[in-house]
Parts: sequence; C-alpha cells; structure tokens
Amino acid sequence: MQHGAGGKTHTMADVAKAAGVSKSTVSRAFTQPERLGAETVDRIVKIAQQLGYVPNHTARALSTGRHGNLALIVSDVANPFFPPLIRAAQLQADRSDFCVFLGNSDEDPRQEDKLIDRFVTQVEGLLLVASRLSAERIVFHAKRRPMALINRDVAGIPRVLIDSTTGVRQAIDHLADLGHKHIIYVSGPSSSWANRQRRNALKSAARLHDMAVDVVSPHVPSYDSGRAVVPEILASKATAAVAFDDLTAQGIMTGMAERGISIPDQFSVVGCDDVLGAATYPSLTTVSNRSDEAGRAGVRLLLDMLNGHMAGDTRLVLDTHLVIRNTTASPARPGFHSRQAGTAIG
Amino acid sequence: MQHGAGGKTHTMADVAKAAGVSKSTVSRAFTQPERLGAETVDRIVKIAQQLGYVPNHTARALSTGRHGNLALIVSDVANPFFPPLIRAAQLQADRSDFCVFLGNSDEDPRQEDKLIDRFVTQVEGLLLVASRLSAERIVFHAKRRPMALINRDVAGIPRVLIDSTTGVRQAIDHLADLGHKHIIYVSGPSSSWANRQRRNALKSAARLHDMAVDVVSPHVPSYDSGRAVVPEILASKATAAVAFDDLTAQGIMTGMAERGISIPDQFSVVGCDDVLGAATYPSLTTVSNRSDEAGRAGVRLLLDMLNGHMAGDTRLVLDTHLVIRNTTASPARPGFHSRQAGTAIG
DNA sequence: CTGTTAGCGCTTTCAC
DNA sequence: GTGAAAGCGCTAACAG
Repeated sequence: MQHGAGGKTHTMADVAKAAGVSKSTVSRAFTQPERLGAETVDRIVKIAQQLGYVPNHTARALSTGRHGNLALIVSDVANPFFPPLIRAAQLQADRSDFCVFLGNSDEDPRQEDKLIDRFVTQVEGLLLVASRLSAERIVFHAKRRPMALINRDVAGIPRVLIDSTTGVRQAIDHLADLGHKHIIYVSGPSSSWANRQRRNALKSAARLHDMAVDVVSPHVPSYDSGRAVVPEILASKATAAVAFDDLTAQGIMTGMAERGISIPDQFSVVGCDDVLGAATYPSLTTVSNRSDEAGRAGVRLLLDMLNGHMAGDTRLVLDTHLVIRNTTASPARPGFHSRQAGTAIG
Repeated sequence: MQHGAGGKTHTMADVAKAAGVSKSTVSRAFTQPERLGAETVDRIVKIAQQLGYVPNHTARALSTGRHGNLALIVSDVANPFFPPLIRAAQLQADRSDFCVFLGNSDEDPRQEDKLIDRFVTQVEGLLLVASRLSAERIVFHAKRRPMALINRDVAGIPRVLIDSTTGVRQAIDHLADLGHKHIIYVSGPSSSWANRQRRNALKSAARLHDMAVDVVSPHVPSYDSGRAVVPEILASKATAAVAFDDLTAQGIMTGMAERGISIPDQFSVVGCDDVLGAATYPSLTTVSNRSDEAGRAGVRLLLDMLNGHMAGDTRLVLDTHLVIRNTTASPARPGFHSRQAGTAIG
C-alpha cells in the first residue's frame, strides 16, 4: 500500500529507463493496457508505483486536449443554497475522475467573465450555476467550451432548472386559504433567473385569488438585506411576505422581532430553498430545494456532452413543493389578537 | 469592451502572424511588456483581443512549471464551517490570479490521498483543511508540493490553527459559574485536530472546577449524529453538553425537544464554531469561529512559500472566545421543575 | 528591442 | 507487441 518513497516527481522517461522500455510503452501501459503484453504492463505498473510516479496531468492535457477538469462557477459559495449543490457536483465529477475548479463570482458578472477566461483553457467544460451573465455572454462562452447551466434558461444550452413555480403557487394558495388578501414579494437579484421565475409565479397565482401584490427589492439576497427591508415591508399594508430565499426570510424574521412584531400571529413569512431546515424559530414555511439533485444532474449533462452524447437542447426541470412549517397563519384581525401554538412539522 | 468574436480558440502563432512578429514577441507582450517597444505591445495586445486570444494556461504551466493553480481540500463542503473559509480562500487566491481546485474528502483519508494525487501535477500548492490524513502522509505529500495546513498541527509545515482552547475554557468557566458539576463532551472525528484540542481543553478546564466529564463519540459531526446521540447523553448524569460543533449541538437540541426536555431549563448545550448565528431556538451558546480568517491566512501562507519567502515553520494561531446566547442556564434542581415560555428571538 | 531554437511530459501516428 | 519521432502551445535561454 506504499505510495512510493516521496520526494521529487518522476517523469515517464524515468519509468521507461527503469523498466528497460520506451516512453511510448509506459504511456500505453497506463492508457491502453490491452494492447500490451500482460506481463509488460504488470512490470511497468509495479516499477512506476515503486518510483512513486504519477502521470503529469498538465502534459497529458496539452497533448490530448482533454484536461479531465471542469469548472463550477457559483454566485456565492457562502450562501447555504450552494454547498450541497457543490458537494453533489463534486461527487458526480469524481466518479468520472474529473477535477473541479470552483469559482465564486460574488454576484458580479465581470468577475464571472474573468473567472471563465482563467478557467477556459484548462477545463473541458463549464458549469455555471445561477449565472449573472447576459444571455449573449453565456452563448459566447458556450462556443468556446462545452457548457451546462443550472438555474438559468438559455435556449440551446443544456440546463437544469429548479422550478419553484409549483412551490410558489402552493405557497400563495396556502396564504389565500389562511385569508391573506395582500402580500409582498421581497425580491432577489434582478439578474437571477430564479428570481424572475418566482416573482412571475407569485403574481399570476395571486391574481387568481384576487390578492394585492407589492414588491420590494433589496440589492443582494442575504440575512442583512432581509433585516434592512423590514421598514419597507411594514410601510405596505401586506399581511404576509414571500421572500426570494430563506436567508432573506430569516433576516425579515429578525427585523420583525426587533420591532416586537410576532410571527406568525401578526405577520406571515414564507421563504424559498429550504436551506435552514427547521432551525429557525418559528420554523420557516418555505419552498423545497433540490440543489443537490441539480448539481448532480448538471455535471451529468456536461459529461454527457463531452462524451459526444450531444444533449442538444436539453432542458431538465426539477419541480418543487411547499413545506409548511410555523411562520404562516391567518392574518391578524383588527381588534382580534390571534395566537397560535407551534404546530408540529407538516 | 468586446471580448472578441467568440468561437474557436486561437494560438499564439495566430496572433504572431497577424501582428507580423514572432511568437516570442507575443509571449513577451503578455509576460514582460516593459522589455518591448510600447507601441509593439499595444499593437499585439489589440490584435490578440480582436482575435479573442486567451493564453493557454496548460501550455504555459507545462513550460514554466508554474500553473497558477492551487488545491483546496476540505473534509465536507456542506458542513457550514467550510463555506466561509472557502470563500475567503478563493478571494485571497484571486488577488494573485490563482485558480483554485476544490476537493471534498468526505472525511475519508483515502479519498484525500486520491484527490491529492489527482491535483498534485497541476497545482503549485496544496492547502489542506482539517485533514484526516496521518502525519506521515501529510509530510509525504508536502515533499511533493508546497503545502499549508489549516487546523492540523504538523511540525515543519506552515499551518494556521483556530485555537478553540480559549473559547472552550471560557465555556467551561461559564458552565461552572452556572453551577454545573457534571458535563458531557460530544466528540467529533477522532482524526480531527480540532476535536482533540477541544476535548483536551475541556478536560483540563473541567478539572480546575472539579467537574465530572463524560465523553460520547458519534461517527461524524452532523445534525443527525447529534440527534441520535441524545439517549446516550441522557443515560449519563450530565446536566450540560459541549458539542464538537454547532451542527451536532443543533441535533442534540432537536433530540432533546423530541423527548420533551426543555433547553436550557432542564439541560444546557454549548456548540463550537458559531456557524448558525442566532438562528436556532433557543439561540445557541457557542465558541466563536474564525474560519474565514483562517482561509485567507492559509492561502497567504501558501503563496508566500511559492514566492520563496520560506515560511519555515510558521504556526499561526487564531484564538477564540465564548459567545453566550440562550442555551445555557443553571442546572435544574431535583424537585424543582422549571419551565420557560418561549421568549422572543434574541 | 526582437527572432531562433530548444525543450516542458505526454500522446500518437507511423514503422518495425 | 513495441519503438521512434513529431507535436500540443508556450517560455526561456541564447543570439543578433
């Protein structure tokens, strides 16, 4: 089980000399063993191991054009939506012995461009998650390298979409059932596909119930944004808020608590992505998240492309549903101070 | 601002031909512009841009041995301890135009070995976070490539350590002040440096207060582990638990709640890492986390090594402190059944 | 200041 | 079944 005696990296020539064969033979011993004498292969492999020889990824890549690397670019690693996705993508890539570069655009399209430029010559494929780039730029980059998208809908580029439409619709139905007549959507980044999709789903569902809808837009989706936007929320006459994501929702909850407003008695809150589990108090009603599946599927799509299984115009949609917990209740009636004990998780 | 007209990747020779110069000149225009005629550089750069030429990272790496890549290997991307660290490391690497490979060992040393093997030929340096490898393997790999460590203390290898000793000691003092006489440590992975450190700090601090200490060891640090270990905790006579990390602590809280045990009235819980903020209910008393600083410092250390500023036996220690929130209180007295109504979010 | 010439370590025809 | 040689795209001495 010894991995070799450590120290300096050996080259193929070293192995060849030690084994008394040519470089080509060593090369083949690793890449196409079947075309070599069985014992030759054994001998070479053994010697290589003793020397601690590891094939040079870079040289191989330069020679073949296949790097065995792919780039995963996300908008914010620290946003809890991404880690499970990253992990799943990683695992999937690993099964095919791919290495993954991680890029963090920090919600900035220019940074994203820059990252891609830096990655493009050393990866076989790009996987952009929640890209903030314009469709044009995406198409441009897609011409340079195989590319797949997650939560971004650009025709002609294989993509997997977590469709929160279904979940958001359920959320609105739920709020309507509870008697809410006026809600507010706390928006995410305007360049976010998920945001547009959620806003639209919310508006059309609300229309069916004759609900009034306000919209308020913080700059970035975060705890702090949610907290900061509470005054604006209170300025409207809404009795419930649907937030772009759980982080924002959590911030709203804190902001409400700071003003002595009790949730869900005096105000209802719904999140999106279900990244917090039941950890908040009250536990957050939210739309389910399938980011790990998305990550896995995204990598699979990309690798399929690389294997020539041209995915064509694949558009994989993962739907979602509402997870009802304890931040939603009937709106407070004037003069009637309702109160609800924490009900168990649905 | 146009980034070139898209499509196929051009080579340096293309640019050279288009500009009517030699390849070397083009090369120099990018790497040492000062040694060239100012206008020559301008012309070349402009033509390159028009063509959409991007220098080939791989070829450059093969030629120079400098890849401009580094590998960041963590034990679990999805553990909330890591994302901020990853983000900070990324940012720091970005300032020096480095690309970062992300590896996920999933707490498995063999996987870690495998990842390193895959990375080692295409990175300039390795940054291992909370490595689960034996000291011998770490030293072995460190001979192959410049390496820095985070939360792993191996002599001779530059490392940054988040020292929870101070924070844990404060936690024990705090529990002693509250009157606890018997506590239990819910352990993390045995191969974790942080775990050993926390356990030791806890034991020695407890000794000073004449406290009894039990230890229980789940396999991996996670919400589920914490939840599952509750029966064992209750089997002991401890009145307070200190958990290896916040996730485990959160699991314990859930497990306790499921058994109708109220925290902190009937049992106190302390976490480590402060990754949950005040999001739990009751909000968790925990030891502060400085993972982002650690990530930043780790990358800085590594890059310093690469620049020849031999860091020698650098050992950077970041200390921590206790963050007191609402999961700790005096132990319940026999015969006195305390009860606490849900207080608002801290 | 700029062009020529060797490689970096590996794969890959093409011969034997 | 195995070897020899060319070349992937770039950099780095050398010359001039």
